[in-house]
Amino acid sequence: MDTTYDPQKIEAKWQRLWAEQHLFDAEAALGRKKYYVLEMLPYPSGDIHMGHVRNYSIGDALARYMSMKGFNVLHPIGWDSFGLPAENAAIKHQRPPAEFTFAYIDRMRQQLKRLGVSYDWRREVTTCVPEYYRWNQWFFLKMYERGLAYRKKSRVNWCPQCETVLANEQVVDGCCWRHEDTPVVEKELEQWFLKITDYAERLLDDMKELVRWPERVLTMQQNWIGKSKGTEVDFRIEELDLPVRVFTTRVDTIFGCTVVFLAAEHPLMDKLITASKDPGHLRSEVGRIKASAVPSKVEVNLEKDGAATGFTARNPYNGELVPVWVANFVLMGYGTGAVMAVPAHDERDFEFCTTFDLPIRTVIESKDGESKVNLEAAFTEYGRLVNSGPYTGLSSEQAIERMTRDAEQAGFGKGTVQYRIKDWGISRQRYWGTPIPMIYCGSCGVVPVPESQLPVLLPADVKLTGTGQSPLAGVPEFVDTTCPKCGGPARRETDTMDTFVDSSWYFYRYTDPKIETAPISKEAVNYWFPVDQYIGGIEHAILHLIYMRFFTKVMMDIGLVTFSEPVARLFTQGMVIKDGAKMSKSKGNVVDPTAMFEKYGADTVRLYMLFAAPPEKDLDWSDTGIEGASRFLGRVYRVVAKYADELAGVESVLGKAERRKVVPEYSAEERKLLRKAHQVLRHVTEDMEERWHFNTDIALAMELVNELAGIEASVSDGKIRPEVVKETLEVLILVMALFTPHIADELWEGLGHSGATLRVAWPQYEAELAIEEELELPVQVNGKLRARIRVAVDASEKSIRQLALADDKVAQNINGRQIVKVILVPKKLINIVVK
RNA sequence: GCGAAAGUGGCGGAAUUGGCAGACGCGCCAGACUUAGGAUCUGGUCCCGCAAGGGGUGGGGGUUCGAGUCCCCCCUUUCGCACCA
Repeated sequence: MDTTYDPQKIEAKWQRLWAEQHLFDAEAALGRKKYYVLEMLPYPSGDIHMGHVRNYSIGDALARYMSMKGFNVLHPIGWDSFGLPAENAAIKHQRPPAEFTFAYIDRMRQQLKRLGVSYDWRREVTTCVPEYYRWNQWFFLKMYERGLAYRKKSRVNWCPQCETVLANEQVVDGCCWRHEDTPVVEKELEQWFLKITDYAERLLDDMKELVRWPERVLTMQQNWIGKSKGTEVDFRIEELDLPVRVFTTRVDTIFGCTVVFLAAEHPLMDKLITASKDPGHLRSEVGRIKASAVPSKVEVNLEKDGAATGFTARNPYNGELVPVWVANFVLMGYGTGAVMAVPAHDERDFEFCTTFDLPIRTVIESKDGESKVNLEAAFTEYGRLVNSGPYTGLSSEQAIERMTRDAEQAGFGKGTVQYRIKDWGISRQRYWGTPIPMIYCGSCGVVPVPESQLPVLLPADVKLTGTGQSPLAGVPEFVDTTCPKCGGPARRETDTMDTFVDSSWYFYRYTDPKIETAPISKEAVNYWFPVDQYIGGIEHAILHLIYMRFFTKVMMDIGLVTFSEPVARLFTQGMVIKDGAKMSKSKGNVVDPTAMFEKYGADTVRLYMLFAAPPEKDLDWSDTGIEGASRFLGRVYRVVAKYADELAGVESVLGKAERRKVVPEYSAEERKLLRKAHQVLRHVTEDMEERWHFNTDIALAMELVNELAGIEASVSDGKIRPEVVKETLEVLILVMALFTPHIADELWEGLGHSGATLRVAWPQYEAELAIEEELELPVQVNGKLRARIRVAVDASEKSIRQLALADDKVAQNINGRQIVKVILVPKKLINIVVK
């Protein structure tokens, strides 16, 4: 064995051997327990970044552990390769996006191979090839058949930078998710939508299956879906005898309604303006309110504004007439675009009515009978109804139920459920995506492309402009086609699909990546699914992670899969930051992983990624920190190399039952070493099963190295048996194999083994060896630490007590006072309480 | 504004169930080896104090023999939601 650690040489050697041995190739094997480890597939931007390294180092540690535990592990990777960055680069350099994309994929694949992750590369999935995206089209057609894909003209979010439409999920704080400083504008466009709203209830309901998902993600999804139960009530515009429907979650407060608010865009508004006594004035007022209304939520805490329309509406519960106002804070996009205002019991209404001097009437008292409405605040809790005609005296809960029922019987309202989530707009006016497989025929209308004609190929050599028109519209060979129904001339849809469609089902494809007859093989999916562990960043909590759940439910409904949730367990890792900020080119704080591989080797980079912080927390990159990781691997290498020659021929006893016979009695020195080794093994085993605090696992491995370095005895002088040292080194190597596989395999070989550590069965720690024989027990007097005594692990309570009381320091602190009681926590401490 | 998570040495972090606070690493200090060291090895390193001793986990209170950990109030940071009727 070489005497110095040369990571470049070792890593190249083992990566070659692993590939030659097909070490990471996974095959479905019925009857063998499986484990599916999935990391979020990267977008091929050109180079991997530290976030990828962290993500894949975590996943690889788990995949390797599960393999060594005997599971049949599936650990795949692919490329989320459609999308805007490639198209923008293409425009800039006047080269086709495919060229960039495939070049970037090649480069990133090399970088991932350099990292040595245990992927089954035969299963690589690339979303931008027809063999993959044809199935996006197939899913789209299936959804169209079921009415889940539909076209409508609507106000959509438009990013002026991307020159395309964005889904609601892609708008963050009123700005584009890729251009955080670019406010989204609204445009009226014909768009294709997927009816995710049909699945809102199931997306909520099935969360009870997601017990191994982070609470945070579930809460975010819950808020995003935004279910609220309430009542729709028809008021009537008195002057025009027109109904205006409002939605409220608090129908119990309706006797306190003193005004009705309409959104400026409310469909009734035109009629009101026309019928108004002063149409010009009202029109300009509505215009003003519209202009001040939440344009794209860039302005937070918008000042409330409104104007009276001059009309009145009749409350169907008490027959009262209240004024109708237009108000800037009422959203047209939620509920009915009209609300009843109850200033006494709603903060917003209170604020508005106070400002505009509208009446405030209390109709709810707290349950102890006090009126809580005052000059400063509304009372918004549930309570007991007052001044509410026949409902007076009821609790809010009873009233909501009864009043809703009464409205239904009288025909002026009904109980209903509102959701915040909107249908998923998937049309993109860009080139580099999956063509939407639809055809427009002058006589037949909208006609789907027949399944047999899939894929609708994305044409090559398209002039890219990035001007907001779909580039495909300028390709006559693509656009001009014949109608599948009547055979007449027709035009193809020229928009492409949102790339989030691609990532909504890619992880199914890994289980049989080349199947040509269907998007997925049911057999393969049945064996490998669900994904046992998914690992990725929190930033996908409401985009990808909700779309993917939606897709699975649709797949279940069309009979492709038999379950409704694809991922059993989700882990969201922290970000890699530097100097307190997320690594980004614009901030100039990017650390390039490949430069680090060259300088330190992949094992060091992995080790540092796992050691610097627990995986769920943000990790602050430190240049000296990685030096430390590198130094440690050097120590590990040297401590093994030091013994390698004399131990290579020694029989290994780790994990073997006959060890007791081989070594009947260990010396104190030997016990010390084995104790530490098995304590480390116990800690790592328990940690890998649940907690995943790899930083502490590595810390323990470091302690083990310190222990090995500190042994006084040596094998050559016969004071310590070679098999004991060998066993200790083996534990060290196998633990390191999870985190730094290349050096581990090299050292494993150096110790006389052949083959990769991945094929070694994870050893069971031996509890007897891990036990301490003698403890240092802290002695407290009145809760303050005064001394430490050494006691045997099985010492009796009485003897511990005697020993503690005999201690000089303890006696001094008791100082003749009376002992009230003695608390002895076995193996922890002893506390003497005196007064 | 609402909701959640977090706050521990100079720094990253450890303390898994209420039981020795600061494991492990970085940095720093000293020493050894060395022509040399940004290699390696050894020792030290929470604060005050020469010491004995005392103090200490954002601040204040509480429960307990015992609190970083549990309870109450407050402060700060991060994240999510933010007129959703």
